Amino acid sequence: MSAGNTPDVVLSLEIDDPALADRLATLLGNVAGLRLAAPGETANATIVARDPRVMPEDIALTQRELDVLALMAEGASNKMIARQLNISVHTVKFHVGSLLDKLDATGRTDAVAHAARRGVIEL
Amino acid sequence: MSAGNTPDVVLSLEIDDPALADRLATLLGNVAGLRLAAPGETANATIVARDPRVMPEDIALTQRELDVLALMAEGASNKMIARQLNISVHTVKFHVGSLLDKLDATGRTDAVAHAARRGVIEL
DNA sequence: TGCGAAACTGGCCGGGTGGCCAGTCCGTCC
DNA sequence: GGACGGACTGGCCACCCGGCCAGTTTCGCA
Repeated sequence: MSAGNTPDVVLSLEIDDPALADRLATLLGNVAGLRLAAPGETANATIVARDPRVMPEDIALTQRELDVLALMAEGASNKMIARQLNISVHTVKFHVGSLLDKLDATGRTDAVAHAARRGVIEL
Repeated sequence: MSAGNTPDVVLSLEIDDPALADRLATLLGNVAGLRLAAPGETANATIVARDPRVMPEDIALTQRELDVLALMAEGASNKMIARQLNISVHTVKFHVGSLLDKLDATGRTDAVAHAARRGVIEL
């Protein structure tokens, strides 16, 4: 480490692509004032790169479906969502059904997880 | 391999702490084969750092609770979790109950969302 | 050796969830 | 005008979920 005052900035790598990860490790290994995290060490920052093949198309959701999805992510039940949006529970179920379909999910929990993964919603 | 070879690795910064962001920008600006992303440019990788003030306390979850939580985040039902872990549905409910309790959630969807927010699990 | 924590299991039950059927409005595009 | 998709609503029903009660074993720690 450097003998001066400020300690090195510690970076960790979370890269899907092995080639890119390798290149970055090599490039960053020679930078003074900067260090890659040792296994188990907590880093100051993390370098991330999601696999581009994972999110080619963004899902086309209607405004209403986005409304329902947002409330689902808050843990709201169909009844609560219905009250919030001033619609019937049946309509909520209808939208939830399309959501499960479009997001290829098996249930509301899976739907929220998928949506968060694809960046459709922020948690 | 120099003139018409591999282009620079493009990095973008998403750092809460201005001081750290500044330091990193300075350090990385002088590295050959590496470049910071221009505004709007798509980067090969992103350097992220969450604000440490955001997550002060980590929740104490048992190993079994983490097992159940991970499968919940995959959208698995209690029955599926039970099969995966070779335990009864009753035991799964038991762990889910503690999870809802510890994560201060109203249901499994809420629990997964809370856990993801607090960094307990990755989606 | 006793005591608590963790993991595990059972029964019971009210309410929630999701899938199926059906239908009505309203706006757009051909 | 006719077709179409989006939003909305209803009934019905099997299944799931979460909360309540109860119990067991196994482990480590005082």
